[in-house]
Amino acid sequence: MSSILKKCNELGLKMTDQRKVIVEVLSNSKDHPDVELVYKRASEIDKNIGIATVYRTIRLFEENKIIEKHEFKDGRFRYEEVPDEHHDHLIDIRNGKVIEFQNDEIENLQKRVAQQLGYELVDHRLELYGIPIKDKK
Amino acid sequence: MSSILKKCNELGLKMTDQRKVIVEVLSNSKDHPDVELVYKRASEIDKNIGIATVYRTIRLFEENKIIEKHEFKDGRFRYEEVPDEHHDHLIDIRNGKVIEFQNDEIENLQKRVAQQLGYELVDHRLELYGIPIKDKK
DNA sequence: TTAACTGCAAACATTTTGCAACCGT
DNA sequence: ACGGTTGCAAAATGTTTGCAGTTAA
Repeated sequence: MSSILKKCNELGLKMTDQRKVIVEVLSNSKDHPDVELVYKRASEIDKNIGIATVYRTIRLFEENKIIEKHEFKDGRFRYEEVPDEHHDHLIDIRNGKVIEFQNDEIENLQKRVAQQLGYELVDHRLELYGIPIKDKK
Repeated sequence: MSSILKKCNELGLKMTDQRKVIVEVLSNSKDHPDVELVYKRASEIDKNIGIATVYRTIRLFEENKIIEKHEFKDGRFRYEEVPDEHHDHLIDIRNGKVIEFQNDEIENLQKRVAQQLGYELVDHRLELYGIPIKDKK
């Protein structure tokens, strides 16, 4: 059973056919799809899903911390399952491919910087944008 | 003369009255305003500026790297003059206030992380979200 | 002079909402 | 049974565009 579905059950969400389909799509999408793409993939499974339902469901999942919203510099809002382990993103600017990474040193530095400014760090966003070294001119 | 205006001249942009007003607003805004707010402030100076002109001018400035677009987690796109020295942002989640900071250690770490993943870092985005320590319950 | 710019309104794109029908619990 | 959910279409947002008139260089 998918991790998303598990969280839905824990929250006692009513699991309609449409929601099950959207859960399936999100669980199987490793590419941080946007709403339009989730809608497209869901429609392939169930012709009758409405875009409003996709918007409502994604919002619901986001509010319940089941999925995370990202806005990389391509303008669209994209989503991914909330991971067990926190990670940040490196985006390949040639093709939009997203690579996930973790770095404790950076995490700790961020916490320290916030403290120095008089703040307690409650959230952060770190995105790196790069081009593959081998392609470098 | 404002730094924005200087860049406009260097680029040979035609400086209409409307653009001058928008330049003035952007130069005097230290709070990362969104389009709507720039429009509001510009309207206070010149009643007749259209919102379309504000959109067009902001896009023009952004394309010419005169201003930078940010999307903090409040959903709106906000703008600031391109700074001489690079900095990142800490956002006070109680009130949306933005604090700018610099940290070379983090910058270098980012470069190194990208390299380890096989990428040359060409851009990045780092935002910290926090609450003031003294307000902490 | 004239190519670029402007205001306006219409067009567009994206997201939300009202509502009657429907369905999971 | 019934309160939450759905699809649809309409509305609301946010942004862009076509056009005729205007303006900086």
